Amino acid sequence: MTIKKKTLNLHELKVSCQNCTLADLCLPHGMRSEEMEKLDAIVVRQQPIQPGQHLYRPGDKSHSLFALRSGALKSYCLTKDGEEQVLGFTLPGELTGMDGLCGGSYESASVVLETSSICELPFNKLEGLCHDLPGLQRQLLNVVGREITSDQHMLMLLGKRSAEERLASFLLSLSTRYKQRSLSATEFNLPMSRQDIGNYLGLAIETVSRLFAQFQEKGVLKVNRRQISILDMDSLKVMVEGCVKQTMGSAM
Amino acid sequence: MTIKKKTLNLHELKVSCQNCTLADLCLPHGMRSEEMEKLDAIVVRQQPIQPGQHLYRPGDKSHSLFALRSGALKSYCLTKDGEEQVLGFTLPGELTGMDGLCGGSYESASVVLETSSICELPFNKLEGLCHDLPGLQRQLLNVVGREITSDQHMLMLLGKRSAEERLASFLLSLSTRYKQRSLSATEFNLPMSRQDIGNYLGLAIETVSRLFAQFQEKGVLKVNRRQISILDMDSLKVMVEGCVKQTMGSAM
DNA sequence: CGGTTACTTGATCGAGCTCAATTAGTGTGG
DNA sequence: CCACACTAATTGAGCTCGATCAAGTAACCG
Repeated sequence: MTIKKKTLNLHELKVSCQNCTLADLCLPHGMRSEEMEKLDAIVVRQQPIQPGQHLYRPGDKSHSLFALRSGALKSYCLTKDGEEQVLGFTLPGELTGMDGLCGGSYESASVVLETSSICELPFNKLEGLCHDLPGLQRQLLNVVGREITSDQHMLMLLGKRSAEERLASFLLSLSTRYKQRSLSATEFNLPMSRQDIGNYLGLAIETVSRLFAQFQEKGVLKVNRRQISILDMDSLKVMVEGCVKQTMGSAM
Repeated sequence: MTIKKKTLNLHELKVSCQNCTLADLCLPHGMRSEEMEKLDAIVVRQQPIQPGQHLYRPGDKSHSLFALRSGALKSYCLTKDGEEQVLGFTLPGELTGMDGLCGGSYESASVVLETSSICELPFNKLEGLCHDLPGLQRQLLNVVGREITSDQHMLMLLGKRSAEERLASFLLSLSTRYKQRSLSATEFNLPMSRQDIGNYLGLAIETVSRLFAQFQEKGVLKVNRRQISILDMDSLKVMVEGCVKQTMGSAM
């Protein structure tokens, strides 16, 4: 990564944007070192957060975007009859909280699935900084645009695709995103339950389970609870044939 | 094409942001008059565009957002197997083209359904102007955030809701949006075909047709081809029970 | 251990898709 | 003005995919 300049500051060394290994996935992507420093100055870093904790809930006053450094998040909203609708998952290097950009409050909730380290980016400071750094402004719009594109892919998936295609697409998306953060594209642990996957993909939990079994029978996957090995990537790609251009962005 | 301001130009007077009746739906919402003037200066206004014409297609280099002054637009993308997936509809006062904010090219297409008047907002000029007008920057993020929120409502709809709920929700959304632009909330013409509605809602065209018939039998609607009268708004609202907070935003 | 939660597997059922035929608009040209 | 073609929309009949209901199994944890 970029080498930091200025005076050494040992205990901050590992949590600055400049040397964050995820910088090229996150907002600082394409920013110059001195720009990153300024961004760095407005980022609020908290202690790691435990599973089950919420970053925000629907109706909370919205004040920040959140960048995930490690762990995994789930976005969801509630229907009036109390059902949960999963909207997406956030992996390291991705941002969440964009639905708070409109209307002053969040419409969705964000909950921690695996112990997570978060960088908080307050809207007001971000706005001010965009004023000084055209690169940041462009990058912010870029990230937000990616979110929109990603949501549109999901609309396509839910509107047109069979259960098999949905799960294949989901797995490919995870694979791609893990690869981007320099993890294995073929071996990974699902941070979410079958329940969450089904809810997200518009399928019953039983259907998800049956599909995993079916994929395994075909030799496409090796599945053990949440441990996934993709044995035949090409088969997966054939299944999503013409559906998902694998850019599925920030909060998938 | 481009309208110059500067010296008075009487016949252009009526197409400035300052006196556009849609200003409070569109980007200028909440902007001061002198701010609007600056925005006005970067807006490209074209001749009305005819049905079937495209504003952009997938893969086109993206350079602008588009604000709709009158008419109606459809956003869609194509699957590799050539199928069309409708992503949303744009009504007057709403913006389209936000998926072009990421990656330098559009991922979707925008096609004119009814003869339309368009205001084009070039990204580069918009960016520059955001630098000068914090209000515009906030409003731009606001509009983009609304788009994300709106997409998330659709994800909920497609993931969880029955055919009946989907169509009811769709009609309520149209009603709300027509009302916002000071048109009748109960009597309007659908700018899109049954095909488009079905595609958008993830339903077969026959299902849409049957539902219209069913709604009519129940006395909820009066339907004549594309002419809709909502007779019993409350029934529609009961059908979507707990699903759609009626904020369905820019490109629905 | 016993209890709880997460997941799997089996059997049945129904909402909505598909296929097919019909009807109603919308031109177009003689 | 009417005949013809063409498209959009409606209506009917049967079938399928995935939901639902139900039971069983495996991991986790006090």
